[in-house]
Amino acid sequence: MTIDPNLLDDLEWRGLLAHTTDRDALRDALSGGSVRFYVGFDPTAPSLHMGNLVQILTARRLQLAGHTPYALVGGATGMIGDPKDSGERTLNSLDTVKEWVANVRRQIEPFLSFEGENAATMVDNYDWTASLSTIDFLRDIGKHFPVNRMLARETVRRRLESGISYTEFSYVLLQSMDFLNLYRDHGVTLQHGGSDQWGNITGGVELIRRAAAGHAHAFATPLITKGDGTKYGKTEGGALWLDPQMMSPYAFFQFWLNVEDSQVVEMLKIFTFLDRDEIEELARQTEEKPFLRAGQKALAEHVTTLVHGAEETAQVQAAAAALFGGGDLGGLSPATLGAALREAGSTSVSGELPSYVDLMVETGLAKSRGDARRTIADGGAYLNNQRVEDAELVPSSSDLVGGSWLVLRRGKKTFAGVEVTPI
RNA sequence: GGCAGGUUGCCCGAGCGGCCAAUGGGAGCGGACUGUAAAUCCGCCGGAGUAUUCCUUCGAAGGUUCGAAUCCUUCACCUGCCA
Repeated sequence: MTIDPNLLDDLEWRGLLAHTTDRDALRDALSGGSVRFYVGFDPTAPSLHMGNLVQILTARRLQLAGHTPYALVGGATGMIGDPKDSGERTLNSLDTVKEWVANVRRQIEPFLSFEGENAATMVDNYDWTASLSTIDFLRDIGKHFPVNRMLARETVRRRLESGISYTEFSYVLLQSMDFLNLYRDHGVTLQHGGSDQWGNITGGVELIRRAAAGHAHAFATPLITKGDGTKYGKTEGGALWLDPQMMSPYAFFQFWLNVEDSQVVEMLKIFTFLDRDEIEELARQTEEKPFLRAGQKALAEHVTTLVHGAEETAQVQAAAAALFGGGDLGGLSPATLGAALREAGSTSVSGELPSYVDLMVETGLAKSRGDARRTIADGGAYLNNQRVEDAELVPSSSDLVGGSWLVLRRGKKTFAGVEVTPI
């Protein structure tokens, strides 16, 4: 396996290095041979999301450059929960965590190679944490953590006002112990993660120094924020999930396609494997002809392909092209229309057609009948690309497009299909 | 254990016996303008209803009152101070 000597420069150019330990030492290590590195994922939800994707892709970049990944799932740390600003977490049951651990593993696996000289390894910190006795933990690990230093950590400090349990306060010890264990048992000398994890990451570097007199490296990627600095990932309905059950590939694709101009280059660097020349060309096009949205299109295509595969991406693109193609839905073939609407989200009804208001609720376009009625009053409801003026509208069979479809739309870009089947 | 303060809609945060479905901000949704972009402006933003209206909400359960998010009691949780 050859080692890519430009890895660190590439990461830097992509804006992936928000923090690093000694940069020169890190550079030396990365050019000296295949470095064993690790990145951890806590099962705090049924699926991984955009923030995790940054780490997965970063790990992949490192592996492609010749280094050896250890992907850690937090079967143990997921039982505890790291402190977050919004307050104390609710503990999840062991069964829930186990289920989520399995999901996490499944979602990470496609992104790394588990074969060859620098094959990836999957580890679970439950394996070395569950059986650890309290006394050993306090003597061997706790002794290396001065509480005054722990209190000074940013995440903890922000929580001192609102309160923080001993459980979450102790989280950093567990994550640090992970690094120490991987260092001892597997020769892992590098950890990366999101910048919100920096405190936990450096905790591990320090522990390795104190407890094993070893030298380890680390870097953190920046938090992805919107143009106005607010947190990303919280789109309508919650985070940007990788699980197609939780977020359809269509919605996933649309998210990337709708990235604002000021963010698109940054996103291309972080979320695609396009090289520098290609991204700079897209940046130029975005600058000169923003209305063509070349950057967004490339971004959506590449990221959706990475996560959901080329075949799904092609279908989703075709769906978007059909729905956004123009006003005349009647010109589409029934097969194309049906496929597009199934991607965008659809329900089916048989027999007598419900009112438009009920259909909006049923397809999820509106939260309640009142919401649906309001949307119509606001002028944001469409049937087959025709604005709906009458809140009492009941579609008839003459409204069917492509033989059996009603195309509902809320606002400019939220579509839903209703497939009407005969009784 | 004692004392003080707190728990309000998705989030933050007013309200402190009737004028409260509850000020304001943020988020979200829709419209106008555009490029399925940003910014800006306008409207909406508990549920049902065309609607005068009705129903369910202000930590939980009781109570006082013609009437409570607002007063009282008990409980739970949180914060601070003192032990």
